[in-house]
Amino acid sequence: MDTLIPDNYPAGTIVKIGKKRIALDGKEVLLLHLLAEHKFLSTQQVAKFIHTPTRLFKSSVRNVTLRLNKLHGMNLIALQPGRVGGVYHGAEPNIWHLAKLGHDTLEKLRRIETNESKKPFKAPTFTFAAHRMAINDTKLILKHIADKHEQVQLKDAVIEEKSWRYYTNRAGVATSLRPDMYAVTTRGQLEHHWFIEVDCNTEAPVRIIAKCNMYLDYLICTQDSQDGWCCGQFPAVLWVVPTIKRRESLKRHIAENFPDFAVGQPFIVITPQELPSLVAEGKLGKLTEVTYE
DNA sequence: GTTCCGTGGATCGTGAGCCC
DNA sequence: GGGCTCACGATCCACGGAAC
Repeated sequence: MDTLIPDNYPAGTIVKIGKKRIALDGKEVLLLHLLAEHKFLSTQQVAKFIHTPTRLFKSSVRNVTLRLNKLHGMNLIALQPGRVGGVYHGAEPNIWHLAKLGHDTLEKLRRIETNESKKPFKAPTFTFAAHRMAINDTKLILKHIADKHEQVQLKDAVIEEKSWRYYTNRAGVATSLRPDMYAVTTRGQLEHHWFIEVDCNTEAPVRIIAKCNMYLDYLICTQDSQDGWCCGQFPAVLWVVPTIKRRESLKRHIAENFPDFAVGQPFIVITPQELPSLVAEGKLGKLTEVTYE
């Protein structure tokens, strides 16, 4: 299930897990799917996925808070431990993830729909939770841009395994390209394909450059003489970085290592505040605060 | 009439930052 | 070091409107 929220929520359902009888309405099933796909979500992030511009965001937050607490009480979801109190200003947000019972419930529903065998439950590891949440935030910004701008549509936004590409590299070795996210947006008649890497200022520049080389390798190896680059469209490789300082650093390293490429072709380095103007207007460098009120 | 949902306002719990 | 203020997210309560 993709989290570009469908107009028709999944239907409510009753699932039996062992001796437990679990009754869920459509929105609660949707919340479980959201957490299954995104692994870690704060209450605010869940609200942003559910939020529509026709209501107040504060109301969306209250709504999902009630439902998340209900699911928590049913042991379907769990909170990341040790999050009470924060290292920044004020209390840190609740970080939710799917519990084993929630996983089993979704698996049961999936088996009913597809007859596929059950996937085992993997307990979440919190090592990469911050990076995962940053990826989720980027996806939310794309959703928000599409909500705010009539001329923009978010046609696709997939993360993790769904965004990975398998190909044969220039050395003839079968390999894979693993972006953080792959998205397709449209602006009027224009369609844009994005490979997105969300940077948390934790990777050494040399690793960024190595990743850029992988993208070049992939683009060259998948170039089709009739269709052009992969997907028939020239994709941009978007590095979303947390600060302007980091942006300038990565841009400098990329320019030094790939002097033959013009700025933004195919590597673009931006902060999240620049994403709206890039996607909605095709402009680089314009800062826009993403607000939900 | 009852229930559900959205809303506004107030309050609580927490750590960071500032000042003495 | 201790107290105070501030910022922030979460939560509670009451109210009104729509749907059943």
